[in-house]
Amino acid sequence: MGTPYIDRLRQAGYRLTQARLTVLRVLVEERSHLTSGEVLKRVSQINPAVGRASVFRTLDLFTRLGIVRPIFLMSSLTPSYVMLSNGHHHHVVCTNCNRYFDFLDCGLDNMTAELQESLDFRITGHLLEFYGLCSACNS
Amino acid sequence: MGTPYIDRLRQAGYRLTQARLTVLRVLVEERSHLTSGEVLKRVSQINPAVGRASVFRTLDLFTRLGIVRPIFLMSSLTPSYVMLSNGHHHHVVCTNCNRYFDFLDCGLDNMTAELQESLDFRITGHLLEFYGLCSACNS
DNA sequence: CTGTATCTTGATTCCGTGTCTGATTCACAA
DNA sequence: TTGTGAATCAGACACGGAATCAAGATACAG
Repeated sequence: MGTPYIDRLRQAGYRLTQARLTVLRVLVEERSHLTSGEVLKRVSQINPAVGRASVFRTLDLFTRLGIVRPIFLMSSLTPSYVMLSNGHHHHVVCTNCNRYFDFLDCGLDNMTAELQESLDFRITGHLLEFYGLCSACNS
Repeated sequence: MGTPYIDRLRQAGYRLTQARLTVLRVLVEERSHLTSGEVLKRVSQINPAVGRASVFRTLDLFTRLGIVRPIFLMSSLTPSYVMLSNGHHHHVVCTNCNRYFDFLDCGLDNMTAELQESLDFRITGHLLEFYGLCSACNS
């Protein structure tokens, strides 16, 4: 199930606490985009002993470890989180109805390599969002 | 100066109010990434009569019109805003020291066309952020 | 230039997200 | 099993941003 992520945590020297395991379980079970509020709600349904602060800390930790990524859906509101199942996640967002459509292939490997070279960066990830009007809103 | 944007506003049927013109002036004058707080401060220096709420409303409006875009610099904190001077703006962010480096060429035109086709979207823009460690933080 | 309809504003209040504190508990190594 | 530092919980707080609504500014016809 979430085993590879558990290994990932352990390997990085982090303890396997109830809070972390519960957050991980929620993220794995719900496949879609989850706001921090939704994660919070699900976690405290499953395990009410887990505190608010721990959920935020855990989401930050997972972000640093590259397990999830915050995404923004063109709004200034709270971010959502998605699992990085295969290292990539991108989407197209309708700026009118806020529906979104995911896609996987982004073809940015070349650009990643170029940037690493030219800027002397060690690039660990990226976020790609397209904005526009979906077919329903474009009539 | 900001004339094309002013035309843009008028064309979309919005009135040219002090609040909007002041926010626009701030965004045009300061070229860098501005948080909403920084915009707020500059605006009230220039024109103290402009209220908080109007600045937020105006930033939202400009976002909808594609004049600015909110960016996130990999943090769950408040977004920054950048002008879309030529329709593109991308950057590489260091996840350790939070410094960023802009670049313009993103080579996403092909992908934009493909997505418009396959999803029947009218795509108006995109956001591309790379995350990693800069040379100073990677030692 | 002036009047009028209405869009937009500013002030205030309110809400939700995320942070901080310090005492306590827990995971894991030995 | 036990010691110990990492991680936690609870709860109050800080702050960004949204909602409300009367008052004011703007565009435009006449």
